[in-house]
Amino acid sequence: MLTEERHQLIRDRLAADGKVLAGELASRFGVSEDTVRRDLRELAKAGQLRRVYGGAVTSAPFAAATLSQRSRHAVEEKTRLARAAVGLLSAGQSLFIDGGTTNEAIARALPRDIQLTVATNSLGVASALTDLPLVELIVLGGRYVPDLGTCVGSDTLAAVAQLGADLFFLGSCGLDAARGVTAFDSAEAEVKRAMAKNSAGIVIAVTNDKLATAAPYRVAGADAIRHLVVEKTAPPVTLAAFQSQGAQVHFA
Amino acid sequence: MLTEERHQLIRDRLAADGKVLAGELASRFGVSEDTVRRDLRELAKAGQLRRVYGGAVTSAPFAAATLSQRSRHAVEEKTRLARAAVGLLSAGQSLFIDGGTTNEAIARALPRDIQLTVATNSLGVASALTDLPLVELIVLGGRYVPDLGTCVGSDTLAAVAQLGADLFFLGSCGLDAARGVTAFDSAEAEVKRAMAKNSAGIVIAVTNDKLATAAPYRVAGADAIRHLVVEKTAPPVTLAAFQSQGAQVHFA
DNA sequence: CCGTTTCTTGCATAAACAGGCAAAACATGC
DNA sequence: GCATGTTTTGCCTGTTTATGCAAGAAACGG
Repeated sequence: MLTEERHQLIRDRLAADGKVLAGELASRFGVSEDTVRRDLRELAKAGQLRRVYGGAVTSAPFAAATLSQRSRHAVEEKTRLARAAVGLLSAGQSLFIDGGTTNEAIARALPRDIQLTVATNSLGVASALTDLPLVELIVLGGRYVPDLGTCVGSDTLAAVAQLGADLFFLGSCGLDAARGVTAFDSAEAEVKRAMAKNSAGIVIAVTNDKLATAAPYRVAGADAIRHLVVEKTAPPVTLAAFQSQGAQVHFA
Repeated sequence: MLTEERHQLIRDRLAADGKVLAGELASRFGVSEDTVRRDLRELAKAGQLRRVYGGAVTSAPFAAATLSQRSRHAVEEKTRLARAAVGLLSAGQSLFIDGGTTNEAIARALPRDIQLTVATNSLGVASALTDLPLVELIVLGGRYVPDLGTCVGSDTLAAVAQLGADLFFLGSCGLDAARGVTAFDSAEAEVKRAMAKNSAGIVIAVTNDKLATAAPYRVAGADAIRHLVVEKTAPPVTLAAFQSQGAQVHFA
């Protein structure tokens, strides 16, 4: 049994069950618990899972936290990212903006005098845009998921399908040069895919803690990213991997 | 059973029920009550719940700051109306709620422990409902009209057409026994008509200043009103006209 | 007021953990 | 083939963590 083989099986099992037990994996793989622990440590270091006493759980840095707690996290960083992301816009453009606290920060950072057409499935983004006089706002309805703060489901997909946008501000849950953009939720990923399909370019603004992490559901490949907005302290190695796939990197 | 797993289950249960009991959790998890108490203590320290004697409850619901500046007008009256209107509900019902400050007040007045399915095209109503754990929220998307705070247009109509409700909380612009319910905007009236068509009963809560007034666009006849919630000071003559057409009148 | 329940604290135990070490497997260069 | 270096793995050692139990404190309900 190869080390890499075990790693893959651990990832699979984690995606399926949401958790793994060190002892159980050891007997299943026929190796010592020490080896399994080493595996788990490495995968945790790569951000592919979260290590807990007795095993590991899915690497949802914030999946456990509620929306209100998430928005408190790294407020200044997200505001800086938001200002940089807004700089990518020009008047008259049409945008998709999906959920996530970073995207809400972007919505709040928009200047009052810019003319845009924005379609969003995030109530937070929508609320932030209601005050802007020159923004034509299209709300993408559907089943509302409190944990995400967004609408998902077939209604949302149908609404997205009728629209097109110049840019898609993708609220990324996980971002990895090899695995691309990934999401924690199947329905959420579906909506993101639909938005990506109907937009000319994808913009992703992320804090460092989301770089080089991945979630179960794939949204798009890294080569689909046109603009990547990151913190100044983002590891250059990681960024280079995205740049080589065509992404323009912007520092906040 | 991992510690983290228990924590997640506690969070889930808290989101669903709003409270948890230490003893119940202990037997459910198959651990001692001490362990559960330790779990609760940790989660409380992380701000994810509020510890109370015997168990825990959801942490202080954060204030929903929304776009209700104009709703300063007659706040007390609308809150009273809202409380009376909420009394008409029973668990398990499905509702349409459209826009207007009175309907937002009704949404805010809903108790945390009621199970409902609510479809709304008002961002204010939707925001107020996002915190309620037992409410399944369906957002009716479409073109957002800042002046109304609601979504209208063909997308909205299409979404409404796919749904049905027991009650429709109609935010009325004008209400007159002879001319029925009327609205100021054509697109708005269209959505209201669609909601009225797909619901079993219409509920209207109005302040006195809207009684016996009318706007250009007709939504429904006065005979379509099942429940009319009004202030105690509403003129009896006007109310009698509605009652004679089948409306039940409720005083706030 | 008192009895009951619930809570905290301290302690003991067993499990899980990280780090060091050496043997085995593997690759590399001569 | 042989020597050398690297990687992987299991085992050992001391440390940390989770848990249950017991005893005292605090909160609740009459």
